[in-house]
Amino acid sequence: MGTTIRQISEITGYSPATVSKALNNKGGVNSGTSDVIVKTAKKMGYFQETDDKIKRVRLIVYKNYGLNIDEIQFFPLMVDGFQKECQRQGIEVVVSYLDRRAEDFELQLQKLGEDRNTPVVITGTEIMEQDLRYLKNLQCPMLMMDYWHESMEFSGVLTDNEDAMERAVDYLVSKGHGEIGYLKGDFRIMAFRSREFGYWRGMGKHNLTVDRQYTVELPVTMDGACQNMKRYLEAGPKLPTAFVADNDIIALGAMKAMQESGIAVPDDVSVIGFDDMPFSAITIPGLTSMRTSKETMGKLAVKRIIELQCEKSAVRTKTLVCPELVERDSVKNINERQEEVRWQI
Amino acid sequence: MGTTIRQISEITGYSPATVSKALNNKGGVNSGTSDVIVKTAKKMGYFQETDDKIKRVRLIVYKNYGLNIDEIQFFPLMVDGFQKECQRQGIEVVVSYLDRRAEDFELQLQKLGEDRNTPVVITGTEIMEQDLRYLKNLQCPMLMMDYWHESMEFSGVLTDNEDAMERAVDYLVSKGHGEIGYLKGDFRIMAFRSREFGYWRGMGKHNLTVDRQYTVELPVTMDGACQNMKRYLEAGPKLPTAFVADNDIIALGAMKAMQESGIAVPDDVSVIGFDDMPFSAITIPGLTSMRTSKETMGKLAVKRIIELQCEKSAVRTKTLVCPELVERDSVKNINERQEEVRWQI
DNA sequence: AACATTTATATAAACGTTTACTTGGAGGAA
DNA sequence: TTCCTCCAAGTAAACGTTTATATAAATGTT
Repeated sequence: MGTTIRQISEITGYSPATVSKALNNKGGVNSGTSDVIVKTAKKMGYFQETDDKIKRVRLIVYKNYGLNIDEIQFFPLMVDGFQKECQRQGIEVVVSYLDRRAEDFELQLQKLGEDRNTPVVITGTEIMEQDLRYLKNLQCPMLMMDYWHESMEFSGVLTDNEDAMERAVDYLVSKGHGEIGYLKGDFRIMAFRSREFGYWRGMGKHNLTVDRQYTVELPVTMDGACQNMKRYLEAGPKLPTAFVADNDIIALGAMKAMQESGIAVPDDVSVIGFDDMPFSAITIPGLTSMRTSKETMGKLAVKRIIELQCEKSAVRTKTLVCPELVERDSVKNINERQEEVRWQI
Repeated sequence: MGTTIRQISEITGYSPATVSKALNNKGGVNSGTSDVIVKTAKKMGYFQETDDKIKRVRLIVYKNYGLNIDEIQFFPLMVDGFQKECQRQGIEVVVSYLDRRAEDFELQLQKLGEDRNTPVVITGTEIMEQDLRYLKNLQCPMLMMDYWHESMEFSGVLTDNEDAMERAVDYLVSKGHGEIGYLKGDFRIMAFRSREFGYWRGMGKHNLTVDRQYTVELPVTMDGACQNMKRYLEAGPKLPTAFVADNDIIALGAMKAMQESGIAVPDDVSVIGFDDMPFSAITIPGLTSMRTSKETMGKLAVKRIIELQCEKSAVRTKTLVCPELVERDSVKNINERQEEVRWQI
């Protein structure tokens, strides 16, 4: 049954050594020769058998602007789910960092995708669109995490940012809010853009206008967001009754700024964050936020990549994990006033 | 030069297959036979050459009580430094989780340490003392991270908890504090114990008494610490002018409790945390804390494990990374009063 | 043009590992 | 005892990979 390198060698007329190198994308083989060998190997069903059982998966952590706090909380939880599922399936996990800023970035990437038998899962939170073309050239099966672009040719597992943000708006509306602002990260990663779409969609659904003066652009660090928000508040602008934010960092930075400027949260302005970072539970007030199960994402990534490898389906799939709202104290129910009035009567 | 399996085979009289299996701890070889083969191989210098160049390192994440917030912030930063250094040296990183609660825990561990040529670095923040004996049996070189016990037979890279805590006390004393309490985690991981020793040492150095009523035992979650601290405060106990805490989580939980109980930080009581978690920068007031460079620890782990492999020294070494104090707003300078008086005159 | 050097390509041979199989002795059952 | 089964121990042979080497073409130098 099992097609061997020697059989391919006999048919193509090249030595086993050459065949081996060709099939594993090692150097020292003419590209024409390599093509012939690979084609023959495919025809003979060499890959079908070896591929069926995955032994290792490579987790590529794509880095661009260095570790940010966002990653810090995303990474270990995701890896946790990822690893657990791999263990269950008897798969070994190899973790590789890939630094966009390295000068041999392209070469590194190519090396990582050399081995046809170890599929690659890449965390793309920080990925740049123009890098997608490099990813295309990888020899191995691929799965993208936490990023999506229509031009991609591979499947992905990601957070349903748009829907979640829409639901955040829904929630605020249900609490009586009509003027809802947007705390917008000044660095537009893909996830933020989706969240913005969700914000728009949510506003549109409830026939609310997206008032541009309620959109505040802030840095994605807590200190930065706090400082910029303070500057913004100094001018004494008209404020909405509530803000949704691109993430918890921005939300908390802004919240601190408001508090220090004498604006009470949630009494004057309500805030909803995104990501449900661990410390959003202990701030004063506790920050209401959207939580995605990172463990689930990691687990799903493994399942999807196995499907991909086994079924060899060319159909792209997008697996969306839906965040859930975590209610805390940073949103005020404006409807309450009416109830209070009733009590007084 | 290079000793080969076949040479060992000829000398021992066993087939190359048997030799291979014996040297890699695979099954199907009599233990007596295995001993002879390994001994001969050692004599012939088989290991010296193959071992010289490490190709992969296994990072074992030892888990016991599941992911806690402590790990969440430790893990990715450490892995970052670890990975970077490995990349620089052309070493591949394989990450394996090891769940203490799994019923085949022992078997799993043994499997991970089977390959003589991939040294193992194990993160031991949560490790249990009785598990050390299993680790002893591993066939490969080993390095322990973030944990130390005198009975261990391998080297380690860890935080200098004791010294750091002593310096925290020094700092408080320099700010005029004489009554210093201790916010003590109710789950005593090794690191906490070291920190406690450091606290004692620091107090002793300055001829201060460790007043037991100033030691408050709190859960290691933020909510838990907050609630217990509140309960403690309800009794209206005598309070010190400052607390050092086992970590930031406990410090922040306690801080929140004090604030909600009408005790101002730092005006009434000062607080120093440990670990410098990212969000300690944005709390009100910002939490003064001890920061260890996790990246450095990861990097050092790689360097040490390479040294270990190459030099084959049997001498244990302990590499301590010294935390530094990050000054924020949670500590009040009591000496200031005198200066103010001077100004008034 | 003549020679030397470098580079790209291919392979023979040797490597360590794995699989399928042989062997011999232990342990029961009749 | 005889027969059968089972299992641990060991190996032959085949596997894919790697290394050192051969060869021819391309390039540089005189």
